[in-house]
Amino acid sequence: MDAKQTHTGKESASCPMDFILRMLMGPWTTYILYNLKTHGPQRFGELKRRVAGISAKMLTERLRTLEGASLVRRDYEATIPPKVTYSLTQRGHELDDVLGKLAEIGMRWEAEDAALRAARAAELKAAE
Amino acid sequence: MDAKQTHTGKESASCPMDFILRMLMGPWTTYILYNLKTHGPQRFGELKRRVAGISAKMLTERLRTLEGASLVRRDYEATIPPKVTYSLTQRGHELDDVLGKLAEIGMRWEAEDAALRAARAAELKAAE
DNA sequence: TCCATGAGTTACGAATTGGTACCTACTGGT
DNA sequence: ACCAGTAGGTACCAATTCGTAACTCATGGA
Repeated sequence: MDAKQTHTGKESASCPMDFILRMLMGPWTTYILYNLKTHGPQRFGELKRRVAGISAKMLTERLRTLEGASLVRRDYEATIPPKVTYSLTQRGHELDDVLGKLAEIGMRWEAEDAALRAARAAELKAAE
Repeated sequence: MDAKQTHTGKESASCPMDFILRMLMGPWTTYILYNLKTHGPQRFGELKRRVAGISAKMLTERLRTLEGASLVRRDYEATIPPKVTYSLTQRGHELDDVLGKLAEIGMRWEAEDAALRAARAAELKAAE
């Protein structure tokens, strides 16, 4: 057994959600999935414009990875110029619920934190 | 606006789940949360032994991050030798459902893939 | 006396990552 | 003739990341 394994290795036998998280965790992945979900199937350039700031290289790489994981489908039309349309597969859509829940929790926490900060500020003001 | 921003920047205004995913995505994070969830509150060394392969440095860093995000509580007893016990906070437990769902999906996909491979193999054999 | 334990911290170093800039091929517009 | 757009691919480069090894402090045991 290789004692020296970077975290890239697949020592994940014990945790099935790890695989999915490794997938979702890519830097831009959530933006891409979010956009494909909310704006429907899109072409490369469209997606690139919407996921503001991403480089073509990253977008390509992420899309390839997502495609490899069967979360995204790539439809290539060999017209001139070529049209490449990306869309969520059924598997991609299976994540909708979970991602929705994560978004919900994220927003709730944000709101809670904001409320807490507001309460703190009010307390400070009252103490003066 | 800084055109040059690494992905570490907080350009995440548009995506509330991004924050959580960034949190969960740390290399060992899921193992840690999973262990804290299934084995209950644990001390540093215990956790380190269970999350096989993690270095003390990483574990510390991950735990600090999780603590900062209020997902994990750190109870320090200044005995000699010191006892530090980690446990999930309420927020940490709020992720149980989502993580559970992710694990479920992950396992389902794994099973589906395995079934698909088996079917392919059977087909190949039948074709001979 | 020396070692191990508990819970780390620090320094160093190699590998990965992700951005930038430049390249393709083809066509339509000016 | 030249530029822009489409969908990338490639080379290079700087920064970040993560692992390893060594150190801490205090005590109890062989």
